[in-house]
Amino acid sequence: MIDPGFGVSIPRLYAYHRALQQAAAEGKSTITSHSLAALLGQTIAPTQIRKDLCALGAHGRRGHGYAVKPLRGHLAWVLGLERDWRIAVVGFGYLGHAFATFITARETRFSVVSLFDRSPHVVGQVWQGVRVRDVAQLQRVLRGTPCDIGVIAVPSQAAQDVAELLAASGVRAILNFAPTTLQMRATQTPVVVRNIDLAGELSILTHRLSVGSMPAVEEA
Amino acid sequence: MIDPGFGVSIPRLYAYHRALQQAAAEGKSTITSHSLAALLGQTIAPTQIRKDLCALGAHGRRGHGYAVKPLRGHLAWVLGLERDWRIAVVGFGYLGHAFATFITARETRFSVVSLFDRSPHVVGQVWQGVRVRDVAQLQRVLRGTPCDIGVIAVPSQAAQDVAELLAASGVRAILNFAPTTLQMRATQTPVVVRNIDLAGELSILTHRLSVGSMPAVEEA
DNA sequence: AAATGTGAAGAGGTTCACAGCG
DNA sequence: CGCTGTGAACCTCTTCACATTT
Repeated sequence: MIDPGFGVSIPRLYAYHRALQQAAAEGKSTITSHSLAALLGQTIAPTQIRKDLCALGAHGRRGHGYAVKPLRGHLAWVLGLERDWRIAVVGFGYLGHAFATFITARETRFSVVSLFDRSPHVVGQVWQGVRVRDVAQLQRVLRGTPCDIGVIAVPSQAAQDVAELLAASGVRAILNFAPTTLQMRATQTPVVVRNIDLAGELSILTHRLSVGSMPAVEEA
Repeated sequence: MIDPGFGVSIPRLYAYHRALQQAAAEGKSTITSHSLAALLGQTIAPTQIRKDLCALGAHGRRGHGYAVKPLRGHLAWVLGLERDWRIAVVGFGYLGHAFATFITARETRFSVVSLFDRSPHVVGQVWQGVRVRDVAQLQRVLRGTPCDIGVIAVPSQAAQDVAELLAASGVRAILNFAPTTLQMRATQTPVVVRNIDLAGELSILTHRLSVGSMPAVEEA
């Protein structure tokens, strides 16, 4: 079973995964729920960690803790990080460029295999062996070389059209940086959408600053 | 009272704010909880919206809906978006550059007033009238021209140091793009931290794709 | 009639306390 | 003795149903 079921949040599992990578890099072969919590800056209680891991079927040794390597592997499996994912980035401005560069440098299982833009100044550029194509060709190109995930890094006005184009091209998931609500009508194979709103993230901070007090740290 | 209290989530309030901007741009002067929900792609139930707004003290007219303009103003006030905020971006690689450009173009109340980098190739560059300084000078520069918010767009290894530097320089909030848990020790004036983990956002999608089914849309 | 406002029910997620192993 | 595993209490957030107002 891949789906952890209920009571387990994916962002938390990813945080564990990242912390375990760090622990492994530091040479630790075993880790307790308590020390894992410390690695996460005490944002998650040890009990919560144990509940999550237990629900995943990842068991530790009482009195000792969890074996780092198999646990990390198990989490990677649950998160879908044990296979390769093909990504198409639409909108190759600063943001698209930054995303492609960042994700390529850091995660080997994610490969950016298609780039699209509308501007004639950008179309035709080559980035790490990938040529930027015109958005008008998106559907045709993706028909030839399918992608799992589409990243929308275009201005808000264009985002909805791009989303529909991506959905029509067989993309199954969309990461949207445009500050718009994408209206996805239900299709046969549903498209999973996740939004990253940079201005929205900032407002969370400004709200906190306006209120002025409250706990010191917050997790994303 | 600025703090909405409890049961009200800030991301949701920001979503309302954005939807109301859109409604205002479309010329609507009044809006119902139901049509607001439609603008948000039905991700939030009308009842939820009413509860939230009511908790904020924003009242509508029964039988008609809410007045767009004052409601938007009220939300902006609660979110802290009615004053200007000074931002320092640390790490002026692709990501820092993209963030600065994006936020400057889109939000007038956020101004990027300081840029820092470590690389001699980048230090000295001028972006929209702002000269990129060496990170070594961060504390000195910010002493002269204080900032409210620091954005960390440096590699993971450097993130912790930068965070401490920012905290020591009077920054009250941090937006962190580095995939690391920042260990903030409690200070007199607490520093609010918010993390944006791009690889983490992708894993949420890959997890969903691995599981394979489930509802069509998800909100960030 | 058409919406809002709101107490009450419900669901979901978190913490507690402690039993169970190594 | 140390740490995991887990049912039960707890708490927060969401949804429902309906009274209320224009």
